[in-house]
Formats: sequence, structure tokens, C-alpha cells
Amino acid sequence: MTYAQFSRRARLSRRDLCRRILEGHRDSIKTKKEPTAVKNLELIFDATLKVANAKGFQAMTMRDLSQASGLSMGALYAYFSSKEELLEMVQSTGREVTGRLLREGFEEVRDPVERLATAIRTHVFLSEAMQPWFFFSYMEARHLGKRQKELAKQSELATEKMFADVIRAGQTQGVFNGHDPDLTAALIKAMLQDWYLKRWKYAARRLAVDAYAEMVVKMVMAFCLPVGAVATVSGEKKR
Amino acid sequence: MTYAQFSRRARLSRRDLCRRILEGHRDSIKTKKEPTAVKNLELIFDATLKVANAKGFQAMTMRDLSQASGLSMGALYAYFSSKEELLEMVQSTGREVTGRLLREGFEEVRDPVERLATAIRTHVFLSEAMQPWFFFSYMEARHLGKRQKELAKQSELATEKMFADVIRAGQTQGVFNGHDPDLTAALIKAMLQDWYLKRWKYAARRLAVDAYAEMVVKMVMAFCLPVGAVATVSGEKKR
DNA sequence: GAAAAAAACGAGCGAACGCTCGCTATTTTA
DNA sequence: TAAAATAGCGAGCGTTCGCTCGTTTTTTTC
Repeated sequence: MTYAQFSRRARLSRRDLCRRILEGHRDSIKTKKEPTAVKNLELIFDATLKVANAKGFQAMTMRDLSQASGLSMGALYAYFSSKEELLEMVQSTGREVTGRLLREGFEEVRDPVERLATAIRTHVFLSEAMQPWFFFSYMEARHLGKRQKELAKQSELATEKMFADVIRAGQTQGVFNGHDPDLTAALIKAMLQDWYLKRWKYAARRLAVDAYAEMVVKMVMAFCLPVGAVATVSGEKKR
Repeated sequence: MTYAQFSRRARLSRRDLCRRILEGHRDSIKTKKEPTAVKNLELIFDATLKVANAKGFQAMTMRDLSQASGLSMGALYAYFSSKEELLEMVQSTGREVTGRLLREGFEEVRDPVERLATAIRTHVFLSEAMQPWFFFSYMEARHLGKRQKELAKQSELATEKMFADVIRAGQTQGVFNGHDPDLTAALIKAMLQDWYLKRWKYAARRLAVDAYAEMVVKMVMAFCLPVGAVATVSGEKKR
């Protein structure tokens, strides 16, 4: 799979995302009419991610957010009851969408090698498509309350377990060698995170998202496949 | 090299660190007597890293810092002129010490394979010994001013170039295969960062620093060494 | 198009912020 | 040990923060 294929299939528009958020907060959001609410939620989340990812969520004032979104202070507070709730809304939404799309991304692939490669590619492509959300989730996680922080950790561990399980299954089938699956999964996740955390670096090098994904796949396969196994990972043609 | 050996050799006590900071800011620090100044700088940096790493530097108030350090507001401002300057002091100190120790760590090792492995181990061990500093530098970099932010980026790129150069030298000698050295270095750095950024994860798993370092070394060698090369990386005995 | 309902506004509130400065306490000097 | 020098203190200043609410503007209803 390439990034072009992925983003055609995933169709994760901000509008759909905001509609989901609205459904989840129907009771607390004061605006009655859906089209208006969705439009404004879009403005709010766009502005939040833009300003907060530049200067940090704590440093972003509600006046900043008001200016960046084009909504007044009063209008903003029709959609959340406090700055902290806004933080939780962005976090939980990103978490939910990520988990779902990631699982869907490779569930039908059964060959262990191809399954691991697809999981890696899906994660890179997903974090590319939703880069501001991923960056925000990572950098602002420690400003969450105790309960929400625990959820964020659980989410991270769940993603990692997903990779570890794929590797374990491959080991059982004798396709992968015996390296610790949990630690391997942790290292994979570390490499995947760099793509959305250090975007300035890869943008400066004009590195495409597909190239990055393939590099990570190669590194992981070199580590997980037994010595001597020919590393033809993907069915796609190589140049 | 093991972590025990490294930390015995590096000897990077907080006291020495604070003495260096004092020398670098002799003109702006109002306290005249060195022993007093060093003692208070130690209190200030300890408290800053403790509080800021828990709730973020922006969220840390000067009253928090006063309470955590045991110094009054007035006493704090004898050592820096603004909260922003405190941020820059911590950042620049960490940067300086890191760069120096990292370079010293593997300059005498000449064999490419051993050299790359030593560079990786040194980075992991260094980030373990100075974990609060590394975590702080990473998480608070975007709150710096333009000039300082540029320095932080340059420092990151310099570290990466160090790894890339080691790999390039190994390729010239025909020891490593032809994978892009710059991108490989970026992936190595991503794995190294996870150790000090996600400490809660590895602490929960009771994973030792040496084990982590060896895992990264193995992964990198599997990727960089030509297929078929026996991966006996270190001179140390294996179980 | 008048009345009712919904959405948007933004000045202003109390609280908390970074930082200062007149003062006290401690140490050094002679 | 008196005088001078240094270190330490914390209430209070001006500012800015998150958030509210009485009012105005826009949209819907009939």
C-alpha cells in the first residue's frame, strides 16, 4: 500500500471528525443546530491545533483561540465548559480515531511479514494524515488530569501490544526470529513517532512519507527475519 | 562498555555542572560567593527539573519554584533575570554537556562496528545519567525564543550527523551496507530518544539501561551489516 | 415582516501571574 | 564587636489569565 492509496481509502475529513465529536458531546454543547455546530467545531479544532502546536496548549490563551478561530469568547464556551475540557476533547477524539483506523488498516492481511509491514505503513500514513492531532496528543499528554493521563498511557500500550502480537504470531509460525516482541514493538513505535514529532527535519530533507515508511519496514524486517531469509517484503514492484 | 563503567568514568555530578553554569553567568548572577551560589544553583535546577518535568515549564509558577527550591522569590531572581532566561540556562547547559561527553565517549574507538555500537551505548547511558535534563530539553524546546530554538535544532542535527558520519566511514571501509546514512541516523536517534522520553514504560517493565542499549545496537547492526555477516558486535562475553 | 428563538458578542470580574524593591537577617571585615 | 557588605525575604505592583453574562445580531417561525 502507498500513502495515496491509504488516504483515498481512509477518507478522514475534518468534517466527519467534528460530527463525531458533536454526537459525543450533544448534552454539553449549547448550540442546537447541527450544521452550525459542526462548522464551529471545525474552526475551533483547527485553531486549537494550529496555535497550541506552535506555542503549547498552556501558553495558548483563550483570546488567542478566539482570534485564530474567528469566534468570540462567549461563542467558544458554547462548545466546552473549560480550557481543560477542550484539551480532553481533542485528546480523546484523536485517540479514538487512531485506534479504530489502525486496527481496520491491517486486519485482513494474514501473512505475518506482510501483516507487520502493513501495520507499520498504516501507522506512518495515519500519523501523516492526522499529523497535528498526533503531535498535539504526544506533547500535551502530561497536562491532562490523572484519569485522562491514564487513558493516554493505556492507548499507547495498546498500540504497542498490537505490534507485539503481530510479531508473536509470526514467531509461532516460525517466520520471525526470537527477539523479545514487546521490546521490539517499543522500538518500532519509537521510530514511528519520529515522523510526526520531527516533521521539520524530514520536511527540510524533502523525504516523502512512503520512503520513510519503507525505511522503517526494512529496518524492522532486517531485525525480525532470520539471517539468510530474503527480504522481499512487499508485493509491490521495486524500481 | 556497561552503564556502570560509563557512569564511573563520566563523573557528571550536579555540583560540577552548577559550577560550570556559574562561570558562564558570572556577570548576571548577583551572588558573589561561589559556595553559596553553587549551592543555590543546585537547589534551583533540581527544583526546576522536578516541577517542570511534572507539569510543564509554562505551567510551573515562580511560586511553585520558590516552594520547591526553598528559596524566596527575591533570592531566585538573583540567579536569572526572567523565567525565560532560566529556561535558556537549563537548555544551554544540557546541550553543552551532552555534546562534549558524547564526542568524548567514542573518539578513541576506531573499528567502525565497535565505534557505532559505542556511540549508541554512550548516548543511552548519557541520557540515563542526565534523564531529567534530556526530558526537559526535548519537551520545552518549542518554548524557547527564535534564536535559542535554532540552536536546539542545530544541536539535534549535529548529534545525528555524528551517527551518520560513523556509518559513512564504515561504508567507505566496506563494513556496512549501502543504506542511506542520514536516514539511518535519524531512526537511531528516534530509538535513543524513547529511552528518556518514555521512562514510565520501561520502568514498569523493569528493563535495565544496558539491556535497552544492547537491543538498539542489535537492531541497528542487523540493518547496517551486510547479510551473512556474523553479528558479534561487542568484545564482551555473551551468556 | 413582526415576534420568538438561537447564536454571537466582548467588556468586565476575581484570581493568579511574573517580577520588584524596601526591608531584615546573616556573614565578613577591620 | 561595631560597621560594612552580602544574602535573603515576601507583600505588593501592574498585567494578563480563564471565564461569565447582559446585551446585540442573526436566523427561524408563522
